[in-house]
Amino acid sequence: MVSMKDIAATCKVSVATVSKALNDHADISEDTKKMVRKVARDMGYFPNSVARALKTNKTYNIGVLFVEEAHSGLTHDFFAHVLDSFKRSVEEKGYDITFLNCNKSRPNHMSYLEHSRYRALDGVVIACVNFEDPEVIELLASDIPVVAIDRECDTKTCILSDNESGIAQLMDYARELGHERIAYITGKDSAVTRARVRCYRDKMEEFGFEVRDEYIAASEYRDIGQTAMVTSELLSLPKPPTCILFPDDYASYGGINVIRGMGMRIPDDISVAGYDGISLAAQIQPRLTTIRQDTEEMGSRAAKKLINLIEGTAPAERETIVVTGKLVKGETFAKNPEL
Amino acid sequence: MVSMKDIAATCKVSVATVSKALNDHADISEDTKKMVRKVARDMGYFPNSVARALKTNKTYNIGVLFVEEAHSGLTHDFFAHVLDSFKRSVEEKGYDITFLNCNKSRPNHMSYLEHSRYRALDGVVIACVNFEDPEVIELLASDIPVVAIDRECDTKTCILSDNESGIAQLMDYARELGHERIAYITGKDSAVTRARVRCYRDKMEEFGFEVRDEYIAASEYRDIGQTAMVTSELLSLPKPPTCILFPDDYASYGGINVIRGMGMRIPDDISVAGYDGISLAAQIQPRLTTIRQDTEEMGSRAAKKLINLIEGTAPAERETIVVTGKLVKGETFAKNPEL
DNA sequence: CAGCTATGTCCTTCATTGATACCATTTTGC
DNA sequence: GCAAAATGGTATCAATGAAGGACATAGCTG
Repeated sequence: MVSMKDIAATCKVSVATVSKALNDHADISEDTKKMVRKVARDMGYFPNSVARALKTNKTYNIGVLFVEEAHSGLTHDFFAHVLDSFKRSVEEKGYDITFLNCNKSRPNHMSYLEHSRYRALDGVVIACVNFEDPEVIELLASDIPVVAIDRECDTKTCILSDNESGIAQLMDYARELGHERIAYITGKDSAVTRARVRCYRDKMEEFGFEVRDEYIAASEYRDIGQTAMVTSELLSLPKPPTCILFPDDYASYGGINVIRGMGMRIPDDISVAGYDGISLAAQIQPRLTTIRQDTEEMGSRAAKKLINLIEGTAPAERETIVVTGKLVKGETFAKNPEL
Repeated sequence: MVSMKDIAATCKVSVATVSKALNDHADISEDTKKMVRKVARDMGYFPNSVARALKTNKTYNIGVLFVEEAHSGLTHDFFAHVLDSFKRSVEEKGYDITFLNCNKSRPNHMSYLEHSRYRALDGVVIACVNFEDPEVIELLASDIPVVAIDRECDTKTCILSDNESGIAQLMDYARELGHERIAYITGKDSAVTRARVRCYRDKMEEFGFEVRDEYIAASEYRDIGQTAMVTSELLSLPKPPTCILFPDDYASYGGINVIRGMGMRIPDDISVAGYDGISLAAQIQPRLTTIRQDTEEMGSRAAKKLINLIEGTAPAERETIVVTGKLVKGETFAKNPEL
């Protein structure tokens, strides 16, 4: 590895001069800068991020907290797309991303905060974790720049998808098609879930439709089996719904399987919608009606905001950024057959 | 941040002693070690990875090269699962993973190798990249420990899924069900593709079935549209196949859509199989017959091997590790209807 | 106009970052 | 008193930043 020392020797100047020349300080002559830069290039020099970080306490490294329980991290289509977009955005600014270790069983376990300090991360992006985890709370309470994705959070900036608008779009669409008995299957209880349910209720009331508690059924996100069970309960009600909104695209297939298993046709006999807009759902027939979340936008907004916080280029106010999703009219929604 | 200096001050010993105590050197008394460790714990000390790395030239950081063109990185279900498993394995040994920047358009662009050195990565895992890329070649030729996933490679250790056995299992299964006119749709030309085609041909010959060139059709991996086109060409042959093997699960849905669009039933009129075993394919009906790649095993083998190379605990011979996939008998394969 | 200070440019020296390695030194036990 | 055990001092890793020095030019005074 060629270091500044080598460049200094070749140029017959001091190491400090090389440092200043490469960092474009004002007190180095243009001639020297040119020479140093040329030699650096010729020798294939690249700075040593480790040494620089030690001195400047800036690593140009951002931590990513994507916990993987039950397929809800990297292998979660929605978050994978958000992360992908996030990654591209921060890379443009010269940052790399490192996963925060989440192996809590190791003997010498570090908390997320300790781990962030251990690696001297400049900032952390949080997504897809349990926000009641004491370690997450500790991280949120720290002075490390943090941006949270898809979770409401009082203390730090968060990027939310617009659940109200998503559910509202689906509800409006359902009403247009004449549905009144609309069921909503929820994911696990969380701020997101509550926001969606609230919106569902508001819309039902706005439309003057009866809000029946048995039409609001609790399942789990991305749990095909659980959602299948809940769906079959819904269908065996005396007055089954004519339209079911599922917690997400994955889960909806649990419901779809059950519906078909009972000999009902989609969308002729019953309409269904997912949520998220995963790529496969747009391709498999019947194409799923869903809300496509703008993962690209969420990732890049998160990146921009986090870098702002890190570099202090903007006042570091916490902020709630809401990204709106778009209704995808697939082939699983049709007119209420009872009309 | 509490550093060794602080511990040293509290314990009234030198920094050197603290360092040795924490690293369990033999020349420190048990009493001192105990005291130092206790104080370190009480003060909430964690080592500064940056400083340690500067001195020891070991970062406990592994680079990951997952290029994202055309949804073939993080958002690629197969690789996401492999990476997830890889990540869990290396974390157990105290390593973190960092993505190698792949933004080639930046003004101050570093090659993968330069970037690896810049971050002083201990090793790199490569997957899902174009192996003809000069930067990849440069990295493979370097002295940095590298493990490649899913690509044959002469110079470095690679983890391959057993394409021969995968195709063979599908072919055997097809023959059991009485199929003779078996078509194989390939992905883009690559070592993997060629291995699969070779195996397809070998099996056809072994069975004494006629190998027709028009039954070997070229598409792209994960390209639903392209695969749909190729499938419709296959189906319009004078003697269409009774069984089609698709390049991967995603792509197979392109074919499935076309088949259904022509009014044919799966598997009654035609049998189809995917490849990879993505989670959704096991859930959507009809459940896809496919080869489930052992992503867990591939990730953990890659991790183990890379750490071996890094830590030199085993002779650092390059090695080709083959991980066998498993036939998943879904609902898209049935007896040849012509029998 | 010599000689002295003032100013500014450009560069070097030295200390520093946190941890570790090596060698030197002190303590302990016999 | 001497070996063995325990501890301390210092250089080092690659880079940065503060402080300062060398040199040239400019301005001022006697």
